[in-house]
Amino acid sequence: MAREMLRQGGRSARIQAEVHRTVQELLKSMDRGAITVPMIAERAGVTPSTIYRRWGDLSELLADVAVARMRPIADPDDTGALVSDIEAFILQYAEEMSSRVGRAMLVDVVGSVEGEAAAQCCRYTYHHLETLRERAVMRGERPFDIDEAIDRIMAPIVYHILFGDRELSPDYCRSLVDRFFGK
Amino acid sequence: MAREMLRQGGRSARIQAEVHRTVQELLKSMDRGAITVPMIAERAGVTPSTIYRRWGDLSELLADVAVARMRPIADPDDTGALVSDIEAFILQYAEEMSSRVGRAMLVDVVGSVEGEAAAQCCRYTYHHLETLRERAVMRGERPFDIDEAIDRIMAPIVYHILFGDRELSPDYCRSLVDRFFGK
DNA sequence: CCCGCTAACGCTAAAAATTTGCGTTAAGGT
DNA sequence: ACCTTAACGCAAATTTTTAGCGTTAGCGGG
Repeated sequence: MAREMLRQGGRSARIQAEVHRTVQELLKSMDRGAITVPMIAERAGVTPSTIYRRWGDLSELLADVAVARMRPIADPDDTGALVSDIEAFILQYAEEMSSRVGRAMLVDVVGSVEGEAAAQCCRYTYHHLETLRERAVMRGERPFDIDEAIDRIMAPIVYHILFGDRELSPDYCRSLVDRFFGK
Repeated sequence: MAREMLRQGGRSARIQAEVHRTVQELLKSMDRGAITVPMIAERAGVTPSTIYRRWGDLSELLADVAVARMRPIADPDDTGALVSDIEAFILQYAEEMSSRVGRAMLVDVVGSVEGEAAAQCCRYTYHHLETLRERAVMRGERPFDIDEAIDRIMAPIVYHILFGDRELSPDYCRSLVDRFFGK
């Protein structure tokens, strides 16, 4: 994760945006391991030294981009009930993160030094679940424990994505949600 | 993970051993991010190109070393009962992997391309739990589902180590085990 | 609105890491 | 003992990363 900038607007912001855009572009067209800093710099129209100075190295940049991509742009869809809300969230998360680039993003995030990107990524998930819980309370549904949900639903999914030991089917994801809510 | 060698003995094996030893040595004395291939090569008494040709790059080498370090040297201690067996295993795992180098090892393992190191690491865990289950059956205890144990005990621990969002106390680890066995 | 301060950038040269070609050594089989 | 060739060492070429220095432009204060 890039450290907080003292200059937040203008050129600095434009460069950050352009570099991020370029990285995402490259991520779609080629393997993560084939991407290099000079390559990004050229396509983004900046000098490599700018990237090195700002992000430190390639993995930090990729982690930064990954976190930015994971940031929820809007509140999760309201499906009308807590269980289906969580199910929808989980299915989308699993779908997105089990892909080739999704897994690479997770790896980059947990690989960030100081774990700043990892912590941020984690907060997004936590906040998302918080929103769903608040919504449930509004509806008069019984609330749930977020830490518990992370342990029993998110953690297994992330584990199997990262270690690639099991197929991550929608049915499996649903079963995690169902069992969490006591069948 | 290094591909299986066609030459398994002699010089080739000596070099692998020496490089592994050197990496572990360095891992103890300095930060993971400060280690470089030329640095390892010099201390191990080999040329950098040997390492590049054999392991591809630094992260693959580190993943290979990490997996080798995770390989169980002996069967787990027999504490006399299934629950305490698993508890002992989990506590040791959490203790070892939540350390600075332990976390770095996990990151390297999941970061290995093709996920070969990750899969191997996973198999070690699975096999370990299998051993504990067989032992439980011998004793006449009720067996447990290994996949279930991974989802409900291992996964949360790995999640919190990698994302660094929560303190991984022995009490917390024990609570995971206890809840898995229905309190 | 203009000015001063300095964060952030571009450029370039130097340093370090990685790749590659080629000759040599030694495993493992015959 | 001999042959084949995987794996290594060495060194040159290439690429990536770092570092110095002058310039540009964001932002706050007058």
